[in-house]
Amino acid sequence: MGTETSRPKISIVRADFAAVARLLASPARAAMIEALLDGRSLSAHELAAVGSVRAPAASEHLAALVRGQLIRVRPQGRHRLYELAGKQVATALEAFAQICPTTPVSSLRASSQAEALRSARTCYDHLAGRFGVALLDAFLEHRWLVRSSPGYSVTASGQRTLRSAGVDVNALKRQRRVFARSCLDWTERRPHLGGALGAAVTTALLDRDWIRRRPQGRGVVITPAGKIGLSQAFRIEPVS
Amino acid sequence: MGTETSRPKISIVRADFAAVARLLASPARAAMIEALLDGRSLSAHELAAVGSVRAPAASEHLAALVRGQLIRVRPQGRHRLYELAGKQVATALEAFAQICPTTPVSSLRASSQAEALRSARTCYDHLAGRFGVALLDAFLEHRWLVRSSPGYSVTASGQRTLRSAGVDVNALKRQRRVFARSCLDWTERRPHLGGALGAAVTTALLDRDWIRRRPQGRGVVITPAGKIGLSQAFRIEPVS
DNA sequence: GGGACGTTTCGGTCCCCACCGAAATATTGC
DNA sequence: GCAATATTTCGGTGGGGACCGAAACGTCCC
Repeated sequence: MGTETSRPKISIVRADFAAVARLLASPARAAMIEALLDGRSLSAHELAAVGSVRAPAASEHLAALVRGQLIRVRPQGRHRLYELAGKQVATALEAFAQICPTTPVSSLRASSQAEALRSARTCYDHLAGRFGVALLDAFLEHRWLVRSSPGYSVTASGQRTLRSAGVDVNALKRQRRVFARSCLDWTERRPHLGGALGAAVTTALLDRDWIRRRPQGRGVVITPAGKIGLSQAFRIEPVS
Repeated sequence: MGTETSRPKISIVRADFAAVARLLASPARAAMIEALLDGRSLSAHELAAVGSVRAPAASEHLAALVRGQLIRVRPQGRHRLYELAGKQVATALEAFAQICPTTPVSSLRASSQAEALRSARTCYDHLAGRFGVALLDAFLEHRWLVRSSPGYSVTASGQRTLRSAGVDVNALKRQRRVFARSCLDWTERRPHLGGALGAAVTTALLDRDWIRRRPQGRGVVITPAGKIGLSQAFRIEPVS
């Protein structure tokens, strides 16, 4: 370590919190990026609606977010689809959300829409709502997961169950991200499954077409095939 | 899961990114909170200097940060000492920093000051500079730590070595925080030790008075006792 | 008590930025 | 080519907030 050989001149740097924070400080931009947190790609038109602004304002907001490396754009025909610049952005913002206050969303007048959300939806990139809670309940009840110090850890039988559903637990453990964490469900007030495992299960269920995203919003529906598959794989009866 | 008993009315909430982001969006406030990230308590007077503003502006900034629950205040005589509101704030901002660009700091004209920082300093709550890098080098060289998927994991001999230095590895593993991560050193361009272990080692060395914080800034000095202790405990020769 | 110092409140100025409408540019489908 | 739609650029307006100096309030120490 005492190697005092010729070293390039000192350059001390510091993280520029303010630059990125300024990007999130606008309600319109915050809403846009929050809508992208679960990994979807949305057009400028859709994101304008998300941010409650007109197209011109949305265009400038999106350009700023791209400049700040938080999102990237993928032109597709006359649309331009925006998505998160990388998984690290989602991870960092998920952590950031831990110190953010929560505000009630009162814009769900239609109770059928609220009910659909409450039944099953995504929370960033994992499953929430009654379905998400039920899933975690099943995992714990069958001892596929057990409480561990940061979140949960998977048992041998859990690993087999997950493998049969197309989830490679060992690959997940190699991720930097917290393996399996508890995430408090806002409608159910009980925990659902987050972290790398929560995201992987969601991806696997989407891949098998056991669940599908509703066209807009965060709602999720369970397909007829899903009802059968879920009851066989995880021994749960999906909620109505 | 099918327990459809009488449930209170639905309340859907969402994280308000914008509210907290607005607090970090001002360069003055960002600098202030960054200065508090390593756990120190600083007075309003000192934080005004950190943020390069006069006392009135600093006072308003600090009031806003307190209102936003990012910091808390502890009156002490005619001073008011400000500190982070909790460890979760430090953890969340450490993650947030991962997606922030880094800007060079050119205000270190006095090369002796720059040299001191380059020698040993804290990076948030763990050790950096030549000393921090040397520490990680020693841990890897003696195989007390080995590369693992998220960061590093400790070996049996490493655990013994750390215990003799006053660090309880098992207690650290129970923390939610990433156990031991690699953090790129800005002056050395090589990794030093971050995460829960990095913080715990720093605390242990401060407790034994092997290192001391310089009165201002992030610099750290190694005490005479530290030179002896460090060479015995970790088999490293501290940098000049 | 009185001076010194740390901190906050108040009043006022200035600038940045978020927004819009109108118009320009790009792409699709007929 | 032409109409329709998606997106961006431009010019201009308005509001919020970041800052300062002056002054008020609190605390310490002689």
